[in-house]
Amino acid sequence: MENQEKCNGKIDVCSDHVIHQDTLNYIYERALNDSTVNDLAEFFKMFGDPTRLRILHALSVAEMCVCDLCEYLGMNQSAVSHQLKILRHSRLIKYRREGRNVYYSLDDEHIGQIMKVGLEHLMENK
Amino acid sequence: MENQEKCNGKIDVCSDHVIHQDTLNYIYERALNDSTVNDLAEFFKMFGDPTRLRILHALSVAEMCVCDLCEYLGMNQSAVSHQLKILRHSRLIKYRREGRNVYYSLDDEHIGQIMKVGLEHLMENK
DNA sequence: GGAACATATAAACATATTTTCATATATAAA
DNA sequence: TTTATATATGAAAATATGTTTATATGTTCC
Repeated sequence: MENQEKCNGKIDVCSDHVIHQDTLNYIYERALNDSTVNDLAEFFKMFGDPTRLRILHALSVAEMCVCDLCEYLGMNQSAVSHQLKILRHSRLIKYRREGRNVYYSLDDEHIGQIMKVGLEHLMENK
Repeated sequence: MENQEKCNGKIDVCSDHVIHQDTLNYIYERALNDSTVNDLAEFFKMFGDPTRLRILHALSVAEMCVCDLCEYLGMNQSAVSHQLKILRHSRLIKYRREGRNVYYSLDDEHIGQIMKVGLEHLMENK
């Protein structure tokens, strides 16, 4: 094999880029598969929008009906319902109807934990 | 005050929506402030894209140079550098130059923890 | 049944994000 | 100093996301 021993003394077999084949092999062995990566990204995406994050945080404090949430968020009902729908589809929240009102609450024990670790990160980085 | 005692027997003071004022007060007292919410959302947003998530996961396994990452991700160098820039600005990764290569690694101890909790969530929900 | 209220949703709109393309910068080697 | 290599970046293109507007659905009260 030609093209060996470049890139700071490590092995290289790539066509036009210098790479560390040993490191790559190591990473490939430990890589998450595509569907896991996509699902995980979708999960974290839920926490990546201020509106949804405020909803999740509020629901971690108490069960709330939609109009409570609209008032709390200062947003119109449609926008809130849209975000609730997204969170519902991600199975992060659940709901129950009581008369005309629909009450939302968390449906996942990891939500509090995730937000906690995130907040710890913020604290430690000023 | 008029408009009291509606909405399932709970107190209500809102102009045109029925709300639970007691719940709202409780939530308001515990609410995160705006800048915290925004910072936290920005932090989680980093984990909410498959490309960035794969980068973060790979770097949690080993330090890597940019061309390693391009090969691993199967993406062109520019796209990878753009994501690295975003992760750098969020202070999640750091880099060191060694000759022509730039080596990236994680710059935050919470990253592994966050991904771990996320993966636990996936496992427990099939 | 009809009116009023709470919530949901489709479609349009506005904005943000990611990737690509072209090019710039930095370092090393010749 | 010229050339090659590795990485970075601005701008455009492609795509995704969030909010608004208008309307539909489900429930209660009369």
